[in-house]
Amino acid sequence: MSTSLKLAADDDTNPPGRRPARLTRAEKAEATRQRLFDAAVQTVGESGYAAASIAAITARAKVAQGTFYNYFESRQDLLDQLLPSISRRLHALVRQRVLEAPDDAIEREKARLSGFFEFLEKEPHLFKILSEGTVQAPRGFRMHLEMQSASYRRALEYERLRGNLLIDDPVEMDMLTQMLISTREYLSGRFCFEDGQYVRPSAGVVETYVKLLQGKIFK
Amino acid sequence: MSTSLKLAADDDTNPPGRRPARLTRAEKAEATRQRLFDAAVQTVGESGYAAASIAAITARAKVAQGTFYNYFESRQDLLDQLLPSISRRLHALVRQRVLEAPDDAIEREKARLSGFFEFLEKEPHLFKILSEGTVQAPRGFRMHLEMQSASYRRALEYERLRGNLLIDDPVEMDMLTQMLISTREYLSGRFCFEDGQYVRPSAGVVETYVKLLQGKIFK
Amino acid sequence: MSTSLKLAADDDTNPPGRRPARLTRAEKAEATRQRLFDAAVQTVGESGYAAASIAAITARAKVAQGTFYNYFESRQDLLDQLLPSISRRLHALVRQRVLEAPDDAIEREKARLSGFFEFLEKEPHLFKILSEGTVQAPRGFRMHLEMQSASYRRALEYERLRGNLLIDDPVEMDMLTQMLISTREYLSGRFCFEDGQYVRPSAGVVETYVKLLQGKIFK
Amino acid sequence: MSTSLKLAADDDTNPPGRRPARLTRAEKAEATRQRLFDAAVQTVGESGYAAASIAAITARAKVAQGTFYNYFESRQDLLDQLLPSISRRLHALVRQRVLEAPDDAIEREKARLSGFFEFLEKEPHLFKILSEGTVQAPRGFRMHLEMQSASYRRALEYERLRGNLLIDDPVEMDMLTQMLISTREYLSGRFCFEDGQYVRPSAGVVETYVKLLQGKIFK
DNA sequence: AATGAATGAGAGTTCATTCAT
DNA sequence: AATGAATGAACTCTCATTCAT
Repeated sequence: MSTSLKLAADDDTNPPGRRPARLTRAEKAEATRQRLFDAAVQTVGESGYAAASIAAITARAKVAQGTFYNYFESRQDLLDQLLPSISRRLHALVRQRVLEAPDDAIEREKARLSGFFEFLEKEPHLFKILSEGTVQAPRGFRMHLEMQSASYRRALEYERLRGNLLIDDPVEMDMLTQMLISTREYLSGRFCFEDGQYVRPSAGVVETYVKLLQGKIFK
Repeated sequence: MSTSLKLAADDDTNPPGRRPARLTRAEKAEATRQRLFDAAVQTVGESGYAAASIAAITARAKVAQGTFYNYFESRQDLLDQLLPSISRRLHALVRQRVLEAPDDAIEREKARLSGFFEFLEKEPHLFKILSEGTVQAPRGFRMHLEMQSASYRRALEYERLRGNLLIDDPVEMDMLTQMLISTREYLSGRFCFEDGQYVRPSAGVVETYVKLLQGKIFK
Repeated sequence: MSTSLKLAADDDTNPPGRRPARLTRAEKAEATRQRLFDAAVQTVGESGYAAASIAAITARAKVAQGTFYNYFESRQDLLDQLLPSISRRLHALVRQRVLEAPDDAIEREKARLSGFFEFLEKEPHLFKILSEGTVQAPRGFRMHLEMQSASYRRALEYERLRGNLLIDDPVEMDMLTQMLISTREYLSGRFCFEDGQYVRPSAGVVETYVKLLQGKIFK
Repeated sequence: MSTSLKLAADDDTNPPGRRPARLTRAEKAEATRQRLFDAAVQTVGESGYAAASIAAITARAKVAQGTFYNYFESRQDLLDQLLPSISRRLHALVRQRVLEAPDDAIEREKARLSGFFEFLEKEPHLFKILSEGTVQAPRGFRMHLEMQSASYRRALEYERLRGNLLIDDPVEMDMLTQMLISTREYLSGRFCFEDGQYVRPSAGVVETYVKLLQGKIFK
């Protein structure tokens, strides 16, 4: 009986000193859950939500169809957990890259964009899961959006407090957040994929992005 | 029968002086086609592509299920016609607003964004049809993207030739096009809808958009 | 209003001295009927009965679907006319070849088999129309069988009266008729077609057939 | 799930000493599969392939329509299994009758024909399943043909090796095989059924068949 | 005589979910 | 906890036939 939309644990930190051969009942259960989860990620990432039928997921996870419902309330329940789970990993990576960046607002913004690209390279599933998510996993998509917005908004707030922005109004801050997020996503869709295969975008993409931010476009 | 992806005629201009009660066979057929098309627009707009089953569409259009296939090759054929049809109307409106705008690059860009908002007010269906389109009507979505990109790109080219842009490189022009389109779309998703209902966005949205373009945000 | 199973006229003898440009109403009608009939023969012969939908037939005949029902009571009505029509042409050819054969029972029997093969070469449609006919056009198939049996039976009767057969009993005559017809048909299916294409069977086929008839097989 | 064209098990041998009321899951499944298979045989045998819709079959087997697809890949998959399954039972019976026959080539050939008639009496479905099979279950029909031809051919080879045939050439052997099979089938169609009901053919049929084989017909 | 739009029943198939084992 | 057979509603699509024009 999983609570709906409880996020799948994606840290695999194991208590040390455990005998690897013997799994407790709870551990075995968790492993099964994770297999189902991963099977869903793979399937959606490769072939889209429509292909992620219970039959396909359970076959991939090598469990019976009925087993699925020991771990997820419904197909939708699982699908809606996909994005939030990925979202957190994405957030962690971008945060890392921002911390490593030179102490400069523009550099940090560049890190946010290229961090996103980097994540996409490691997990190209994200894009498909994301792009169909609006429709196929609306709850999960909304959660992802909220997490991402909150996180990006916090980042911009940080810049504002340090005097790196020319705007001040909360509504304007909101808008800027949306703009940057949307731009980042569209840029990735446009420049990171060719025929469904990930390709590393040219450095020029990030540079032009910066130009836009710096007002070096419209006179 | 129907050529795939042939766009539905959306002009209803009637030859004047005709008795409205008597319709020729061709006119009746066209009316039926239009009823099916409109039923699909309504249904997708209100409840998404998934809800737009043949049964739902034909019931709404008050024709038998089989009739559908006198006008469209398949369900997908119709769904893929939705976006291009709307796209053309959107383009026409925005073009009109741009022509009416004061002769100034920024004013024209403002007209493009607010024209988009205005269209959304009249046809709030667009947003849902658009946002699910990537997945549910890929051919139509691609056509829409191409039409929209070409049109926006032409507009920016116009500005460039008149010396209103600071960039020159074709690739940068392409990127700018994508950025503005994507931003416009995401902004509308964020500021034009609340609980699925259209709400007129505050004037501040357009103003902040302009600020972003003018580089009045990042120091 | 065609009477069911009325055979399509397949003689095209035209009264001489007719102005070719002006067709009487009846002639035009007959031409339309023939176009429909031919379209059906072609379609069934090429792609089987299942492919011979009213839509396919009328499209091929270049008339509207509704027109079909001015000439045939139903789809089945037409399909059931196909075999008898072909059957008569087949009978005419075989009869001709038998008349031309040397005056000898075995020679005439050889003529019946090779005449069948010859017809198949000119109208390979026959085989498909025939082989599916049992199921798809049972009435027409039965008529064809009866015509063919009667005709073959008459031929054998002719041989019997001239003292060329060793049997006498009517039931045995019936059985012999069935055996020869069935053998002829199976032989054609086995030796006249390869991958759906007609191939002229080797002379050995007819020779072995004769051997069988002459009791040169079982000791 | 089900491998295509896997033959349905038609032995019902049960491990003895099992309580009949308690069926294991696997046994229940096999029973369901058999019910579906039998329902198809009945339906096709009585009313032809066209009548054997999924709805009809599942209704007769008293299972839900979806259950069908737990056991067969498609409707066609099942239909193509019908003939091979029957074919094997037919082959077994004929083989038995041939073994019981007096040691004489003609007697064995008589056993082949009358064994066929006997089978038809027990399973009159065969004829309809067979006669429509060419069109409606081509794969199954081909398999049946191959099994039957191989078996008959082997029987004739046996006779040839024992010096009971006057022919020697492999091609002639092939032709003879085809002729005997086809004759047997057509004879059964002509003499075993009246108005769709099985009737035992008179002994004269077999006798005349023998006469034909012995060349006691054409002078 | 010809048209072709409309009909609607019925086809095969998929699939999330349930539940007895 | 795991199984997997059973369910049945819902889906898209086809097609012979009708009938107003």
